[in-house]
Amino acid sequence: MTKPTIKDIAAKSGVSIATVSRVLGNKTGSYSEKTRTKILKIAKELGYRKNSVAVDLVKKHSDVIALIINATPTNFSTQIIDGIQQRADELGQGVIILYAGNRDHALQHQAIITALERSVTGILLAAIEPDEEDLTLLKESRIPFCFVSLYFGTTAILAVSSDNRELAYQATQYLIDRGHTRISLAGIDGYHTGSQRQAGYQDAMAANRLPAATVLSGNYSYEAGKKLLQAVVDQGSTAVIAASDMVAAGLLTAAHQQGVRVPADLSIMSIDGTIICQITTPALTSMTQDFYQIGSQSVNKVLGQPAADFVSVSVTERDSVARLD
Amino acid sequence: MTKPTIKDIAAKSGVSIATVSRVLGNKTGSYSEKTRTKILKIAKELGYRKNSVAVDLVKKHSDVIALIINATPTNFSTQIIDGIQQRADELGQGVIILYAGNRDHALQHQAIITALERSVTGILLAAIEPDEEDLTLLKESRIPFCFVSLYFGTTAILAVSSDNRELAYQATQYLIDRGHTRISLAGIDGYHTGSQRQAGYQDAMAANRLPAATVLSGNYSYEAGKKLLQAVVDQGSTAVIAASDMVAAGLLTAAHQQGVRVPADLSIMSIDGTIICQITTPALTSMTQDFYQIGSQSVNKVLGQPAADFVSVSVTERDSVARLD
DNA sequence: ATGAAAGCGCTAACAA
DNA sequence: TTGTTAGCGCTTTCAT
Repeated sequence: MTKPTIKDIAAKSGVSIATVSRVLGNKTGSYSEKTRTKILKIAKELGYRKNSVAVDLVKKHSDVIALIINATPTNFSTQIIDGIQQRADELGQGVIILYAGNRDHALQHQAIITALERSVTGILLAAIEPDEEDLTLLKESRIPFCFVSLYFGTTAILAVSSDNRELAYQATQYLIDRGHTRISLAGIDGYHTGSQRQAGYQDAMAANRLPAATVLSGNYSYEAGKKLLQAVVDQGSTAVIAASDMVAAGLLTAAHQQGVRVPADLSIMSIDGTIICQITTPALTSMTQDFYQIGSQSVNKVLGQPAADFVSVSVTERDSVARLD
Repeated sequence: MTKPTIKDIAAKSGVSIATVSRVLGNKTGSYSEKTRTKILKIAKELGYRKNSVAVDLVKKHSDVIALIINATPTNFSTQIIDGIQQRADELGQGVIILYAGNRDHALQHQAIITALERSVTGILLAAIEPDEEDLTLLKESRIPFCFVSLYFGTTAILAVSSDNRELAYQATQYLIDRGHTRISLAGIDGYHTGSQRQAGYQDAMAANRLPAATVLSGNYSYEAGKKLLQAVVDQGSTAVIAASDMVAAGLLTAAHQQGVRVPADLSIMSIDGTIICQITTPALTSMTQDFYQIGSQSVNKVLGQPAADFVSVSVTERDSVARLD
């Protein structure tokens, strides 16, 4: 037997499909209690299930927001997703997640197109650095989109994130306040987030009349961290700001292997503050981002509700930063 | 201006919508090169984008598979998703991910319904323990579904996973081969995966004429691990098998805090083998699962292609297990 | 190679 | 309160 439709229900209950549609769609007041009961009963008997595709077509819109993510942010994506899902639910929207691989541009592009073709209410892009083509595609669609955990330096493009410049500034100042003067920054790339953090770091150093070290670039990964420890040591720093928890973890692993004691020989300040910080030995002191808030605010924003541009960060003291006196 | 449709293209190019549809759908041989060029040009000018919702409605099916995940498997989900995405792509299927929260039954149920209503090609459920209602729902739909990283002990329900009994057996035997006789098992629950692992552990102990300890149950999380260390110590064990990398990490943190040396005082054998194992100090020896394979095989299976039921595991030696001599 | 027309499953006027 | 009807944007016979 084929999947039952409202037509089948209508036939079996002797009413028109319009009436069935009304009952199933809860158009209160437009049907009698008697027909309602009858229709619901028959629908259940038949194992009826609404065809959302047909509904979306006629309504010309979905009550679904699309979230595009990539592999990189493994650690924090759960919190972002939680925030998004929760808030979307409150606002009566479903969420479908589209996976863009490991910063794979083809997949990323494909994901955007998929979202566009499905007439979603809005598109959220988590930790995605779009290329020009993607951005044009997005702008030309009539669908609102919002970047999550990424800020373009302009309010022309909707986005919700931590204030990366401020975040890095605070991290640097925190280290300086504890007596560090030679501080490295490791693991960031040259895109928006990376260059904002670089600016914050450099500004803080300058404000304290300290020389900024050459930024050690990387892709926010564990491997990048491992690879960069030597460079940090070579810079003669007593402290390093890691671009992410994963970079911090990599730095730490390499430090263990090379006999560099943390924090006695080298202090590490991580950025993100996910559970990774608790797992390592020593636990990692971090600039902690509020990913849940970032997620839920971005839903507000993409749906046109009042929302914050920046979500506040805070330092979480653990055991990877030493006081130099 | 409203979103352009094939009707607009047809009007502007002086052909019928049928022809436009043929060109856009690549129905080779059913149109002349000349019209093709013209239509493509106009489509581009208009910024035309196909309405997949309409296509799905008329074709009555989606070329999309739905993947339902929950928050728990944060660490390994990326690999599973990679495997799924990759294989689905090869088979011409898109993937949409539906998030079921943290083992949130309402959300889980909702996710299944969403998938069902969108006439997807197949449904994949990653590390989801369904309740009776969910299972009935799934069975009554005509949509193929497959559990990922979960095995029911029967081939009646499609599933791809590691052989959990065998995995736990090997973990136990590995420890026994290194001289351990008092071994704990910590962090599993009583559902399918948990009880299969428990059986493997108990069988291995019995086969070696060793007494199995009472299983220390938990929910596979970092917190569970932290909480269970004391119990492991109380059991007087020299080794513990952790239900997951996160449990192992929790055990390790608590061990550090309580002055229990790993592996000198206590050996830890983890299950999963994700990057978490490399991050901790000492690095965690693990039973490593091939999550990528689990993902890609599950796509094969749900699409009716030949596929494995079980994907092989292997032990990855790191630094958390001591040899007792 | 192209067009006319039917219809996918549903909602939303408009009538009655 | 209910039925009739006209689509939503597209694909697919069936003609031509």
